Amino acid sequence: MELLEILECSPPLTREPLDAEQAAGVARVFKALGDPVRLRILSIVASRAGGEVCVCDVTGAFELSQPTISHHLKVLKEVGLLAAERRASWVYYRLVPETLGELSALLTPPATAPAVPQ
Amino acid sequence: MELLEILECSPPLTREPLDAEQAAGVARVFKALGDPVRLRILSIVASRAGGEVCVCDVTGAFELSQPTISHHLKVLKEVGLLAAERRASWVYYRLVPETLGELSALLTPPATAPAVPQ
DNA sequence: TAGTTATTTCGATGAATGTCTATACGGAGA
DNA sequence: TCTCCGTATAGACATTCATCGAAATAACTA
Repeated sequence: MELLEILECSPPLTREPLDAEQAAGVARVFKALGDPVRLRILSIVASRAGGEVCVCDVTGAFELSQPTISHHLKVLKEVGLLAAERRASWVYYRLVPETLGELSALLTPPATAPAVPQ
Repeated sequence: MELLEILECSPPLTREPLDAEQAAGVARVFKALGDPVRLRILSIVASRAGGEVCVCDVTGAFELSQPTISHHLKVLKEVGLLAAERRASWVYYRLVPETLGELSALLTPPATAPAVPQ
């Protein structure tokens, strides 16, 4: 079963308890977000105006080896948060907004939650 | 710096890249969500009508040792997703909706575009 | 005060993870 | 074809993590 499907049929946490299968799938995605480097990579890709970044752009933003960055990009791709496309020698990564949206919906707080002040 | 403060001053991933400190704080919370058992625990607490669950209620829902459940509850409490209160012999956990809301906002997809521009 | 129940902390262990170096792959051009 | 450049994979290593059983703490009851 695809991860995005699992996200789509998982109710918000505040609605009803997740079953074991749903929890396992959702946890894989959150685990991918549970690393500072991956979060920064994701935010770099997600906030890029054109929607795409080259691997070399990401590598330049960290003092980590190129294979390490490649590893993190792979993790983000495997859970459906990023998609990759090769053009000539360069590989471009872009955000998959649907996955991000499903995650956001999953964490929607209960309706009784107070609004953000100001 | 409190974790909730870090969440509050971290822009949505699609707005601008996170700095190292923000990423470190946010990653701690997502890492806590990156375990299937903790996700299920959180959904049990969050979806409970009364808003509170006793530890024994949670323990009964899993085939894990009671100390293991206690450990997961502690992790969720440390990142500000749950709060605990002791009354008599029992400890009751409840959701902290503000933290959940900040996370949800952080993952808000770009413009929640209803239609894809051709 | 002792005894019972609920929960947390402690110490250990096997598995998973982030990072590195070295190497392989894939495409472009000479 | 060969070589260069950008990227991915493989293997190794140290660290972190989930889980357990045992022991400690907290609070009620007799």
